[in-house]
Amino acid sequence: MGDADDRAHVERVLRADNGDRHARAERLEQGPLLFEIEAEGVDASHGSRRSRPRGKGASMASERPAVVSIQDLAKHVGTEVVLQGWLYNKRSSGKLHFLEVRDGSGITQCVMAKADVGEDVFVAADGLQQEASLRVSGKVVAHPKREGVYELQATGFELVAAPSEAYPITKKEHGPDFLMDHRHLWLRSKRQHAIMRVRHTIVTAIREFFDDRGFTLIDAPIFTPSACEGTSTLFETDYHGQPAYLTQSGQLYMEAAAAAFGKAYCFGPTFRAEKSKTRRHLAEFWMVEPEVAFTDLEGVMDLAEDFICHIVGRVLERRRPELAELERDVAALEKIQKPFPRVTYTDAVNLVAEERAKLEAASEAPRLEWGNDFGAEDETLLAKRFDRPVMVHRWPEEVKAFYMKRDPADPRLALGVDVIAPEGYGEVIGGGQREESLEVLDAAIQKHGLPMDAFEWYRDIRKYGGFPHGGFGLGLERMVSWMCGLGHVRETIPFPRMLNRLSP
RNA sequence: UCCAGCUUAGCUCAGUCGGUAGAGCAGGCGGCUGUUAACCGCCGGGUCGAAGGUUCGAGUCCUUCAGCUGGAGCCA
Repeated sequence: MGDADDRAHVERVLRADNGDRHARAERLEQGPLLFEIEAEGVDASHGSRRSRPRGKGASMASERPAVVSIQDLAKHVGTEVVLQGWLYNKRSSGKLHFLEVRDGSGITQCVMAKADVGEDVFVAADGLQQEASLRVSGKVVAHPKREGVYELQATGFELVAAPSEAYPITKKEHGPDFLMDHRHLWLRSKRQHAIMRVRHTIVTAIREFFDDRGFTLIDAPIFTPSACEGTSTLFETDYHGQPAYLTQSGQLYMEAAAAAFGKAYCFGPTFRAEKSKTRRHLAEFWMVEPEVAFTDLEGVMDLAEDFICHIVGRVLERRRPELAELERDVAALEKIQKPFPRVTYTDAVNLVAEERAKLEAASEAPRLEWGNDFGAEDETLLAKRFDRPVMVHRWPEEVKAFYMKRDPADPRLALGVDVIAPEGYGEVIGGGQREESLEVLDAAIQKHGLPMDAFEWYRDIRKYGGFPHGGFGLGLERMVSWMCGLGHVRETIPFPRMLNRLSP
């Protein structure tokens, strides 16, 4: 091997750091570890244009370069800093390396000139592989070609650890299955990074919204003794000898919480065992479910509208760079303003029929008849009519859960509402007003063939001071998918659980 | 569960009419002082998803199975 010397050098630098963990920690506190390079007999500052001397004895602790985050580079222009991170990509010419380094806060380019760092350091840097962990020191300067972009003029580096084999995710394209098998590594890439940060901001916005409006966080249990709604397929587990199911909704518990706290919400994982294989489904997803005492369907719709506007506003306010990275059409998100159109289910069925008539090619999807739930295509056709979410309310009671309140004006209808996002992102919210009469509720439980004894505690909510109330559930991943403009929800959760995927 | 498509190098993919395997990236070596999936030259790398069948001959045609992807249903 012709590069044996290079490798030996790199490993020496590495060993010099690993020799003593205590010494290492101490040096870490003091500042950068460029001394290893010098200890090898190479002066990393040789030929440097920097005027400030870096003598070991002379420099005070405060003069040593500070470790900074890449996102804060702009605050340190003109000063010597140290970056700690991983090599994202490397481009090189004979006497100049461009090391793209990511540190979790961002990615920046470290320009290393042979004349600045000397032969040995330059050759060692040439041997760096993708995802090598390292510390790079250098002066923060403005990018010569890009406005508002900063880069590092490298003066030295320390290899923390070299990859033991080639990084599997290369610069070229990969298929979804390969990437999902390497999800733990895929999260390091720019695109996934942007999505996770949008998700984080949405989660923060959700908590902010409810916390600022007097809601109390009351988390629902994950193990439940029976199906909450009696519709979905649930994951069954063995709970000390008796069957238990992973929750499909915290809603019934939130009704109890609303009676205790007035306004409550839960926010946690939810599980569905249906064998769904579409771009909108996960076996494990996160749902936020607010429930409000003394409100009605109109109040639920007002809340949902304000809620979505708040989330969209926060994403636009805080995640512009991430949306740009994802090439999201921001103009479509900026149109998401109150008021949202509110159409009854009956009107919506007619609108879908109108849209379908406009289609040139006959669709294979079954035609939507009054009394049926919307299919995915129906939702998209309806959403096409509007540039903001559309709220479809007053559904046929047969397609809604047993706890929905009947419309006093038309007993065929339930006071439920679905919020359908624009651009084909489908249902992001489902909710409505709940039945408060014990008598009507009992009849509904019986009609749906549900075991009465499993709902004794739930019936108590009506027994002891029944009250008008309502709420809704929002699927976090569908919201993230919509905000990011993604084609599939699997990228919206760090480690997706799907029909054919349980790992990593 | 049903319908459709895909499966060839570590990765992404070509592979014509059935005639015995190709490119780019990644890896290795060399070159290049402002690169942006950098670029240029060279090198190594294959049980063509599995089994069976048709044929002188199968990556290519047929059957079955498996895996993956998308869609339907169900839902957030």
